[in-house]
Amino acid sequence: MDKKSKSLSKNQKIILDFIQKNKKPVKAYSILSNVQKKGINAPPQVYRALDRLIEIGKIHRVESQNSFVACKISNCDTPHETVFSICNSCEIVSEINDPKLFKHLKAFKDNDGTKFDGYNLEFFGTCKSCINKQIENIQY
Amino acid sequence: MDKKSKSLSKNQKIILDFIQKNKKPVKAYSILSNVQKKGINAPPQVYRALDRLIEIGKIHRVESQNSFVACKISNCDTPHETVFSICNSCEIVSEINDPKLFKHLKAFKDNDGTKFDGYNLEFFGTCKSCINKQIENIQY
DNA sequence: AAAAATTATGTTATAATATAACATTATATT
DNA sequence: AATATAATGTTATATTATAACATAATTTTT
Repeated sequence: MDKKSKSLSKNQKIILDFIQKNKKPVKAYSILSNVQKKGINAPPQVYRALDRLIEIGKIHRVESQNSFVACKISNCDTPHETVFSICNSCEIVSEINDPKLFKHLKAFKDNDGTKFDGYNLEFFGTCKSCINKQIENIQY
Repeated sequence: MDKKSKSLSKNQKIILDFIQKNKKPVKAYSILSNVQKKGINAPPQVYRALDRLIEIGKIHRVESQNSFVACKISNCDTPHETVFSICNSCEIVSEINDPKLFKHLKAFKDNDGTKFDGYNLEFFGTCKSCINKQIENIQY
């Protein structure tokens, strides 16, 4: 039985559940304050669960935001090969599922011929919704 | 005159100079302790200079490490389009200069047709030197 | 050159993010 | 049942980053 199919512990379930309920990525201390009523009291309990959930691919860390988001790719088996688009304005994050791009990145070798065992790619821009809001707010 | 050609301020010079002297990325508080003899006393002075140096493309932030590294691409005019390879073992970072990959990433559009104005890509693996060390250390 | 605007500096305090270390309990494996 | 592994609970502390304010230097405009 591999790590993915092992059942989650109590704290891991509570924290995964909270992350999955949120459309936007959540911060560790926001998780903490939201699960305190479930008996999780201190940062290490949160960070441990986060580490484990990342390891098994249930969530990802959004590096540029220090935040955590549920994996949107069903049966994801590549937790360390991630691509996100991030809106500079509302900070919403979408996981990008583009097999062609994945293939291209997976095949990448550097000058030395070093092959990599993972990557994280974050695209930055302004999402449609925020562009529309900007247009609405132009004053004539 | 654009931002790039503006001359740097005193603190910006001191901090850029220190970052450029280091092969590996450096952390903000390591910068601070190393430039205190030059009269830089407090974190905000470091972070302000870092922000500015990033903005003008002289340095980049390595997101997965909370560290800062000098830009290795001469006359870089795309400070928000960065690709790095990072050794999981020694944490050395190399900036990747691969026009074909850049072109591919620059051209990327998501499902909604959103075009992005920047990206950061970090590849993870084990560098040649660390692989060699591992081989040397195998005990028979 | 004087006035105004912008950019950078210096400083103190504090916020936000993350881990070390240790004792204990629960769960899986042999 | 014994052992090993993984998870928990807890306190304290380390690390990373920013807010807020006063001042000084530099650039731009008049």
